[in-house]
This record gives sequence, C-alpha cells and structure tokens, in this order.
Amino acid sequence: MAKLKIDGNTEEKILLAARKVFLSKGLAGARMQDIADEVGMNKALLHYYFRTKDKLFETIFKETTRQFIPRLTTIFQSDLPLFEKIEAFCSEYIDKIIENPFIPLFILNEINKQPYSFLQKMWGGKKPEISKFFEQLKTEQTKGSIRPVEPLQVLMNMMSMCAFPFVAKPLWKFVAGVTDEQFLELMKTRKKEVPMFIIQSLKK
Amino acid sequence: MAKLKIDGNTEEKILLAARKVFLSKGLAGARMQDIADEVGMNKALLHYYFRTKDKLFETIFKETTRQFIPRLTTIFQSDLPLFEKIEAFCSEYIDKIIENPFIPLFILNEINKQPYSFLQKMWGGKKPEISKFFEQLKTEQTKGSIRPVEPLQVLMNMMSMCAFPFVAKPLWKFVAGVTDEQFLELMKTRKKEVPMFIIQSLKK
DNA sequence: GTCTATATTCCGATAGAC
DNA sequence: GTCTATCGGAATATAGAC
Repeated sequence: MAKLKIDGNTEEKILLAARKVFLSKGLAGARMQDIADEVGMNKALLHYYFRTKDKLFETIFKETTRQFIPRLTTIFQSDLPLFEKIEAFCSEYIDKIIENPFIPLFILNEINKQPYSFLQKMWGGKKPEISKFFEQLKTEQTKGSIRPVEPLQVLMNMMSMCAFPFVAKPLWKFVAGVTDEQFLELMKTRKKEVPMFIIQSLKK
Repeated sequence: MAKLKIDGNTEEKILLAARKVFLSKGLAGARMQDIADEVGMNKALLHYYFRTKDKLFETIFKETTRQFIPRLTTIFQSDLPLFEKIEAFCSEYIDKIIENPFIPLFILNEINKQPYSFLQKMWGGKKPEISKFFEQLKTEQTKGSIRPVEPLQVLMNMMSMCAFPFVAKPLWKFVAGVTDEQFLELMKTRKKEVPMFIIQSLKK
C-alpha cells in the first residue's frame, strides 16, 4: 500500500511551525529553538530536515509569497472589465489578508531586507504580471470614460488601501480605540468601500 | 564659560549612528558592532553611555516616534477647513517620509511587536489626538456637502496612500521597473494626487 | 571617556547514541 | 528519524588599563 499519510508528517509539522514563527518574528528575530518548541520536538530535527535556518526560511518565504501573490496577478490578467476587476481584486486581497493578517508585514520586511537578486531568483526570473490591468486603464482614459491618471498611481492606491490598514492595526486600536471585532467589521466593509472609493475617484 | 558644544558630543554621535542602523535593520537585525562602526568608535562606548542594546533601542524608538507623529496630529487639530487640512496632511506626511523613508516600516514593526502597554507608556498615557478632523468630517456630512463615510475609513485611506507606497517600494521596483529617481518623482506627484483622490471620492 | 581584552550568553550547527 | 550532548562562532556585556 502506498504511503498516504493523512496526518502531517514531521516535515510538514516543521514547516507549519516555522511559518508561524517566521511570520511573527521575521528571519532575524526568530530562533530555531522557538520553532522546535512550536513543533514539540528539538532543534536537531530542524537541521536534519532543512540543514540551515536560512534554507528553512527561504522555503517558508517562497511558499508564502507564491501562495499569496499569483492569485492576485491572475485577476489583473483576467478578462474582467476594469471596474469589476478593481472590485474583484480588492475583495479577494482583503479576504486573503483577513485569513493571514501577518503576511503583509512579513513580506514587506523581507523584500526590504533581502537583496533584489533574491526576489528575482525566487520568481525564477519572471515577475508578477499586471500589464493587462494597466492597458485597460489607459484604454478607458483614451476613450475618455475615466480621468487621466498614471496607472501605477492607481495600483499603489488600491494596494495601499487594502494592505496598510492591517499592518497599522495597532495604530487604529491606539488612536481610535478600535477592538478586534470592530476592526474585522471595518475590514469587511472595506471590501466594498475601497473599490467604490477608487472608482469614484476615477470618474471625471 | 558654560559648556556649549556646537559639534555633536559622543552621546549624540552614538544616537545618530544607532538611529541609522536600527532604522534600516530593526532591533533584532542590528548589531552593536554595526553601530560602533558607524560612529567610528568601539562597542564598549555604547555600553558606557546606554548600558544595554535594548535601552539604546528604546531611546531611539521614543525619539523617532515623538518626532514623527506629533506634527501630524497638530495638523488634525488645527483650524484649517476640511479639504485644506487633507491637503496639508498628505503633503507634509509624504515630505516627512521622503526625508526619512525607513521610519514607517520601523514604526510599524515595533508597534506590532511591542505590547500595547509599551505604547501607552511611551505617550505618557495620552494618545495622539485626531478628534477635530473626525468632527469636521461629520459636520460636512450632516451639512450634506460630502457623502456619508465613516471618518476612520477616510483616515485609513489617507494614511495608507501616503505611507504604504514607501514601505512597498521594492515591490514597485520589481513589478514595474521603477528606478529610485522615478520613485521620488512619483511620490512628489502624490503630494497633490492623494488629496485630490481623497477629496474627489468624498464628493457626492 | 575611550580603549583593549575578556568574560558571558546565546544560538546555529554537528556528532553520535539509540 | 529522533534524541542528548556539545562544539564553535557570534554578539552582548564587563573589567580594567590608560
């Protein structure tokens, strides 16, 4: 009978624990011991499976970004009309972050620390494609149906408004006294609010 | 004659170097040796002046946030009319970050890692005030001059669009091939673009 | 106050028993 | 594969000369 382990084997358990620890503490802040504790086993095991901390981290980082980003570029390259595309992107992006609130800050930290070559290697020389979205924006502008804006500015605005509220969550908590429940509600509201906001601002 | 040192004394030199290193590498990533190298003196000195790495870091963190945030709340509590206030905030906020591009990620990391009590202590029990800005938004809404939006959502949008592009800079570099010079130009443009964007979206 | 030298602690990694 | 024990280097911190 073929090996078909339903429960996670050790390697998977390690990955799960490593993911949790690296996401909250980052590469420099995380300790192999922390991960071992999280798995409920000892450090030597981690080295047995992944040789070094850096290799383990790289595995996690790849897995995390590869899971997080491509789905979004798929939306950008889809055939949806512009406004629907904006709505789909924001809604899905925010949903993903609600599920994994630590991912944005994790990725931001690492892309700011790792050398550029690391990013390139990670994507096998290819970069996430968004050209179709940009084309659509330009097309609508020449048609005159939206006002002229640099497409990159629109992308920045959209991603900013989706991701930043999560990484700055303690700030809202602090200055506006928002509770965890209230925050979640706010973010759910934003799934509709942000696209409206963007679309509204594109009107002439 | 009273001691009136024009040039930075040693303590100030250390603070300057520590600030630079901590801002770019974070607490966990920074080495006391890095800071010593930056000062051009040796590690023992750092301990002589600040005893521990943690204490040195805390000094930097306090100094940084205390310098960065209050000016912004001053704008929120000022007597400027709503739209002008939005323009003033964005322009000044973006300018500040252009001067110190590492500050946002630095602060985001620490407010996400430090316990809530730390933040409270840091602000002496008081929190940055923004109530006047919120009041103005509500007033304009009841007057019917802007469409109804949750004030916190507007604040989130505004801060997101000002700060996020900087923390995600490597991303724009990577997916859109933006150079440093182009990026700076984009950000300068945003000093006008973002407020326009916000105001446009508030119109009915 | 500033330095060199050294102590101490921590942490990643390996050796070797089972 | 998993464990205990330990090595070796790196980083924080201190001692003590000048």
